[in-house]
Amino acid sequence: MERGRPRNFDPDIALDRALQVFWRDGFQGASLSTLTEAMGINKPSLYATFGDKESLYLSALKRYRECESAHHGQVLDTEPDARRAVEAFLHSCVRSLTDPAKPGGCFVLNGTADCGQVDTPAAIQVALRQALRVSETMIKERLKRASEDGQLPANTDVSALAAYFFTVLSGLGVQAKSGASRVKLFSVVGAAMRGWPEPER
Amino acid sequence: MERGRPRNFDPDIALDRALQVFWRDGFQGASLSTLTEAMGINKPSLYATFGDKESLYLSALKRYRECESAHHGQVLDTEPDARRAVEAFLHSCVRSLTDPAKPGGCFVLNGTADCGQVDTPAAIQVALRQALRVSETMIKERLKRASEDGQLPANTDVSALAAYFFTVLSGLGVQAKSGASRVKLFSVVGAAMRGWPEPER
DNA sequence: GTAAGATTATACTGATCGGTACAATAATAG
DNA sequence: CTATTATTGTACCGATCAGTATAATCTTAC
Repeated sequence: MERGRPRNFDPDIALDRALQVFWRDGFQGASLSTLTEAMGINKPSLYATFGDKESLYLSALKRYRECESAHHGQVLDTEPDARRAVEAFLHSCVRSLTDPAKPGGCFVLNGTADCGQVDTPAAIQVALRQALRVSETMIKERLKRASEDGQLPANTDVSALAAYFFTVLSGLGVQAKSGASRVKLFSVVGAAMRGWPEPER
Repeated sequence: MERGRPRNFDPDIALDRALQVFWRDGFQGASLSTLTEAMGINKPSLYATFGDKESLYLSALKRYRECESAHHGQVLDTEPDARRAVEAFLHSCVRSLTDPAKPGGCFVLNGTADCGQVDTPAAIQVALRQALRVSETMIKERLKRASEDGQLPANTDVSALAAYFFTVLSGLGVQAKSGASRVKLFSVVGAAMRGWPEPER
């Protein structure tokens, strides 16, 4: 066992609680008192374990990407048929976006809208944009693979197509945040999939 | 002329300045000192003319809808061909969303993402949701007209189609806020229009 | 046992928040 | 001119913000 008084909380659980708060309230909107209450710890414990508010947010973002984003990415990569993969990916995202057990919407997208705000630290803005870029790239890589597999017309612009699906995904996040139902968003995914390039006819 | 000392600022201009600040910083992120500095007035003048921060925000939202939203709506309603109308509408929105002279993104969408935050007054959340709903309804009404004009396949679900285009629009707003270029968003609009229902073939 | 090390809880810091009291100022009304 | 009315600038209010100093507490090392 370690020297000194042992901490009487689990840092992983505390970080998950902090993630929930940031997800719901944003960086600016989440106050230290709200955070410490949700995490069940005091401010000195928070600062000793996670650093300041900015680095706690960055840790929460990392956790979000490892848990939420990674799961959807797996769906995207596993399904062999690219069209079905993208559709399943969007469905997976919609399920998460509208999960009543979660704060609503997407942590990264919610944060991005918050981002222009005066006092948001530059490191957070950079991390959020990078997270968006990574997600879009994930879709693009999947489409590129589909193109190499002959699952897309030869002249398909995979970057543009990825940008399209990622924009739809962003819109789904906003709609979810504003209270749209899961059924409605599923229907939107169905409409969006009609943007999938048809073979020459 | 009126009794008493005349005010030495134009309320309309001051409101426009406040709109810019709220658009950029959100309700929570816009501080009274930032607002008064941008508006060129003092706090007592602000409170005497516009009421408190909440009612100032609601006035700014109203102004936004009258200026920005109304313009795009006109584009949507004017063009007789429904498909071209929707495309022109989205292009008009993209031009606004990526206008370097504007704060970036959409006032309403930026605000919506901010909205779950703890201290956002209920009246603001209601007004933002209503603004979203009105925009979606605007699209739906246009599609309904198109359906009655025989410009859409008979079995088209105009509500679902409107939800789709509105979701795309929401996504465009997020992408613009995160710095996507106008060219890229135009390309996304092109891809999104492929979701327009084709006649039976 | 006692000393050392790490975490705890509490109380505090200076700054900023939204909002307001108050007195000086600038106009009209008589 | 004086009185009235409304806006102005300044200084202030209590509350809350992010972050920290301090001391009590709990553990291991010896």
